Amino acid sequence: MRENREFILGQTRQYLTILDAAIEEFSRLGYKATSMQVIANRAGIPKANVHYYFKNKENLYREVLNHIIEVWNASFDEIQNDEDPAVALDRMIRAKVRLSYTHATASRLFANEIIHGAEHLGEYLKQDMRQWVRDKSRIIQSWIDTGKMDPVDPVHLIFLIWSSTQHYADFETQVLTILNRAEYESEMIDGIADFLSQVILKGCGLQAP
Amino acid sequence: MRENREFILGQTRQYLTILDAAIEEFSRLGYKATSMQVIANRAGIPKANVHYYFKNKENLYREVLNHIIEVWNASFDEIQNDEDPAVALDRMIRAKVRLSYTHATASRLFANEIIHGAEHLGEYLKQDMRQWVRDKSRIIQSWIDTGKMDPVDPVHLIFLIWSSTQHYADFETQVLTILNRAEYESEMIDGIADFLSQVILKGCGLQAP
DNA sequence: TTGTATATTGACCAGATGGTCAATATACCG
DNA sequence: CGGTATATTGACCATCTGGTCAATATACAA
Repeated sequence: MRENREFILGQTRQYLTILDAAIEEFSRLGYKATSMQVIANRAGIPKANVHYYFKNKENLYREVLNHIIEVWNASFDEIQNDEDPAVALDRMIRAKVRLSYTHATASRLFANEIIHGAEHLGEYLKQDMRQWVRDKSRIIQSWIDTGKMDPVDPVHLIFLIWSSTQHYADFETQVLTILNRAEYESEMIDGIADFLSQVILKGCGLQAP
Repeated sequence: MRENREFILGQTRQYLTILDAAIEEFSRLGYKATSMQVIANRAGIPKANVHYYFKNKENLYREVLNHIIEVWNASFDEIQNDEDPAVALDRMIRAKVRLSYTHATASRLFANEIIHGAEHLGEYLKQDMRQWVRDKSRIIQSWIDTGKMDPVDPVHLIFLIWSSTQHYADFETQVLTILNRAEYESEMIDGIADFLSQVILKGCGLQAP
């Protein structure tokens, strides 16, 4: 294409169609078990056309990961040093529960990548994550130092929030089977957020906001 | 074979060699992405010999799942109705943290299976799980009814314990990256158990035993 | 309309995949 | 020893895999 008419946020329409199809398919079975053919089928185009936009499978997968991280970061809430810890953590928990609900496939794709050793995740991304945890930990530690909450390991607290919220996206099948439901409903999601916020905050010596 | 000398707990030595190799390999990349050839290589035998013991890949995978569940169930702690909830939940959390440490590959294999929709998990197994959760929930509910702990949803409490403990096995790569460690050490595992027990118990209005 | 850059497509390739089979080797029993 | 049930093995097959390529179609600028 030689004009901008076809561009949406800097990328072709077709490019994004393929990316969407790839996210969906990679999240089902992970990188290796997903074939370029099924991605092409889902996108409704011949396989050779996928290779026209993405030079190979590895490249497509990395672009998928990057694309997801952008969405992820955009919806990530920041917590501030001078905030009330109960308010900040409550908001953080609720944001992650909703993210697991609205972006469940992305969550599963990521979970898959990490379970299998995060071989395709760039080193710089891992460093980003490390830095993110370090920043939040420092804020939590400051709350502890000023006696606003119990002395709990901040890093493990972050892990606890991550794991308990993501569980509902990654293990959706198991959760729905046990709850005997066909799918999540919005009110259930609120109930989950209420439960996690209540237990985790009280567990840190905080009162629900 | 026509004698029992080769039998170990009703199964051939070779049979178990293959099963071990299969557990290891399936846990790396999941069902579809794992080839019979790499399983054979790990077992140190030709691929055709694997097919002599297991009629096909699907069959081998199911046997692997069953084998894991047996080990799993064997090391599963029961909680009793008349127990002190703090003692019982503390023991449950510690048992699961240790299990995630000693049987990390099994945990990952299972996580993988569930993330991908639990297509290979038999219906009866899902029912078993449902019943297990129902039983434990009833005990937790009785603790709540007798005022021994806060009124929290028992099922979500079980999910919280599952997710937070399993996280350290399934997302090992991520956890170790963030903690800047090469591998888990036994004392770290105890620290994790202490943290989770402390926060979750307090979060339910219980005092650490 | 025509020329040219961009897109689309089916045919094709080498290698890997799950699975089969007949030939051979091994172990045990009489 | 010889006979027979059990194991082991390499060769083989149809199908699928990621990836390439030349032929064609489309869009647009002049």
